[in-house]
Amino acid sequence: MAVSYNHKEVEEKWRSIWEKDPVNKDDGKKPKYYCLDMFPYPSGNGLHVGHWRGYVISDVWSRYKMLNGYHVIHPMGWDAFGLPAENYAIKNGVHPAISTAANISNIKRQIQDIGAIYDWDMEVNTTDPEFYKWTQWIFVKMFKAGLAYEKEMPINWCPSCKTGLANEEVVNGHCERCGAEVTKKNLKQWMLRITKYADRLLDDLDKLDWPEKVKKMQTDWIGRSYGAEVDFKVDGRDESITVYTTRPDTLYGATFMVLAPEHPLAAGLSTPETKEAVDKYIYDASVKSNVDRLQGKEKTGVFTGSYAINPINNEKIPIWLSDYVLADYGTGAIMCVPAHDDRDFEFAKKFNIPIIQVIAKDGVEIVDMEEAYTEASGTMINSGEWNGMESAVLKKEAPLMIEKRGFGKKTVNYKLRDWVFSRQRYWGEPIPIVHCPDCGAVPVPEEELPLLLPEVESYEPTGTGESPLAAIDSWMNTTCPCCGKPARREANTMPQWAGSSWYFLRYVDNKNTEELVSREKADKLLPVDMYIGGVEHAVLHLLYSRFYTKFLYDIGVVGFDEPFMKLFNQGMITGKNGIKMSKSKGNVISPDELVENYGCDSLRIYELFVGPPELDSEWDDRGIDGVYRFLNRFWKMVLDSSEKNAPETAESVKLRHKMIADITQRLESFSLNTVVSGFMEYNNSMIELGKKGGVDKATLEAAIIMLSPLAPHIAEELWQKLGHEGSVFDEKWPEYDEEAMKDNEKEIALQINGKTRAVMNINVDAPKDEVLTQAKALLKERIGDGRIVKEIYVPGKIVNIVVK
RNA sequence: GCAGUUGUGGCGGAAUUGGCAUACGCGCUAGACUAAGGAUCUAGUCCGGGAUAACUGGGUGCGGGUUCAAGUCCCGCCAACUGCACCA
Repeated sequence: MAVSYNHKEVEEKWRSIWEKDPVNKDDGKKPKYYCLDMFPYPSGNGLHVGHWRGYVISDVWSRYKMLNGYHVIHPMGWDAFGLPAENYAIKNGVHPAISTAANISNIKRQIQDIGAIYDWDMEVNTTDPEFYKWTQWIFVKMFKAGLAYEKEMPINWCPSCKTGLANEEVVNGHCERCGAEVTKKNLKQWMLRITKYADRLLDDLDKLDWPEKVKKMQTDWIGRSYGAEVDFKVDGRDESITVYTTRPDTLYGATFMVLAPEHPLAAGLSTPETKEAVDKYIYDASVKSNVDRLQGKEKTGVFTGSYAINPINNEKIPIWLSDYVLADYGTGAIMCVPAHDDRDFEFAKKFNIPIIQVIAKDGVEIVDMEEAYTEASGTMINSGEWNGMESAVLKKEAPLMIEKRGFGKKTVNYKLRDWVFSRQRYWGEPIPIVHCPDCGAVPVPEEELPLLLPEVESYEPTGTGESPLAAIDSWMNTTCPCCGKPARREANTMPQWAGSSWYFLRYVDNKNTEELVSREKADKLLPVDMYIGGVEHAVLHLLYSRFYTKFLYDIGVVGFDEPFMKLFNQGMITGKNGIKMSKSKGNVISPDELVENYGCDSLRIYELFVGPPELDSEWDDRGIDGVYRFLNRFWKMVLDSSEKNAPETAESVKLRHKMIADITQRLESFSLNTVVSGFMEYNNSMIELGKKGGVDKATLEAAIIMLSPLAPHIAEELWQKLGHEGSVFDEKWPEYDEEAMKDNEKEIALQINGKTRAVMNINVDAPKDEVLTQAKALLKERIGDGRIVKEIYVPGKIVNIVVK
């Protein structure tokens, strides 16, 4: 009888063997496969079982690819700039570099517990000056390319984090990180011109094998729309207002115009009679927070007293102000067609503004409109020379018609805004810019990078919009790289996204002091073939990385313009009742104890077994007993059969081929939870076979090789126990033969009127008549004197007799 | 409000193209081994009726439909989760 399985002994043994002799070797001949994890922020809380899941999935996939003959690139690193370390520093006076280093060493130990094939020679750390030198270098290159620019404007400001935020970091008016309500603050900011890449970022999504959900989120975020800008003259003045519309076909139906309260012309449009009301409305809007403004269900507004001239028909239409028009989208002003837009309709109803229908469905004009007709299908009416046209056709043609007539032009609009790139915090990459009174903003010369983050006495953000760096005169005062005169450094730092936007490029050449990455290595080892991580970065990190990659492609650093060919979002592991694991909820489950009690292999398999990898799963510790038992039974089965030296039998060969086919298919389709259940089923079958005499060696070997990506330690140990010298990971993924797995006998169901009444063994090649005759004989009593209306036989599957 | 995802036993979840619903595992019940069992092994476990059986009725969120046959396809709802949310 085999000795039982001691997970500790086995895992420690192989861990130390792999350390000396890693299993993932590059012989220079194999094709590469780059399987990347979203690198972690080294938090002081350590990892929980949810973090493990993604890393297990990526390791299983990496090892599977390895067994299929690939040289797998599977690196790990640290996204280590960011607020928690800085907040910890503020509270405890410990330099973020010190607490970060401590956290990294703890998390690294936890990650090593996973037993993954990470190549630690490739490790990167975004806070390492040798790394952020290149983060700064990219910024300088962007500056030189005109993609980084300074602008003073009201930006999103988190009063709790005391820093400005990018649009992507504001979720429903709240800070993505801390949840505080975001306010506006007027600040001079560094911006990245991501909007210049809007079309490419949108169009290139087609190239990517990504979840549709993420593609859609990016598509919506970029928010491209086609339409026209139309100029309306202000009646009696020498001014005109340009509006943006996607529905220039409805121009004849424009009965009023609305400007955002922040529109530069807004205040000036008031008349002596309306001035007071207009000023008050503008003031009220300015003090409303984003959240309040979005929550206003009923539309508000004020008439300015001025009129505009609709250029298509010279009608005078009133100009209103309302906060339902956004200042920073389009031109901040709209023409309003209440008959064909819900919001305009609501507004017109409330303020008794005329409604003119210009599109008629089936040519019928509605007498008393009760709601706007928003579809672009129907015939034009009340539209002068456009009458009778199809609105769908006109919608496409109108922009050019307007352009030809000289009162507007065809345009494209985006929701995407430029990226607010300055942070008023300490623990980030200093923006490598010097402000010279004469030369303006001058980049730090590339050969002087990295520009080191200096020591400070206080990490506390000032809250005034300056970073703590601004207080360090010795660092701030410098000379202009251009003219040599005294100058001041830029005090702001970069957002945490800066380093994570390109880190995956650095792994493959992390010791290069001359280049971000050598073009040779980039061409050979990049881009990423499979990227695995949570869905929370759908429009943040994943959008920024694509932007950076496209820029680096444009300046010739890399030869590809999309970083991640395939993306997989693993579901979240939650605590009981689907509650997100968090320290404050006290429902965090650490992997450490489970590894101790059940072993790494058991936890790895359980992480897969909890549910479909793409869906969220509730964690229940108890289930891990099941996989632990499975591994023990597998262990015993292999050793028992191996002792018996069982010969191949028809049954065991068939089982082998079926098992290989089944497991391979499930792995290929990324159905990792059913890979595990499949192993359990085949293991049960093998145990049954074992009772009859044993499982042949080739079948055992196939099972061990296939189990090795999931449970690498136990697989290596069993592989060795079967008498092999080398590592199981030097083997090839087993192949199957369709012929060898064919059953010639099969049990099929016999149904009467679709209900199963009996089962019967048939020869799969038996002719239909024979099967039906047999089936009817078996069902004779049940059919009785019923009349048989129809007889169905689906070969090898089912017999159904329809009886009346 | 719009879009997407999900809904199957006490629980986590299986179910290529429509073809025996509930595989696999947890939990539970009974038994074996044992000084002991939170170890291991064996048997059972969708719900109801039937004495344990044979047998029988129902059953995949709800209501319809297509089909010899529906968890799966079609139409209409409901609920939960996620994303977007006055983007003109």
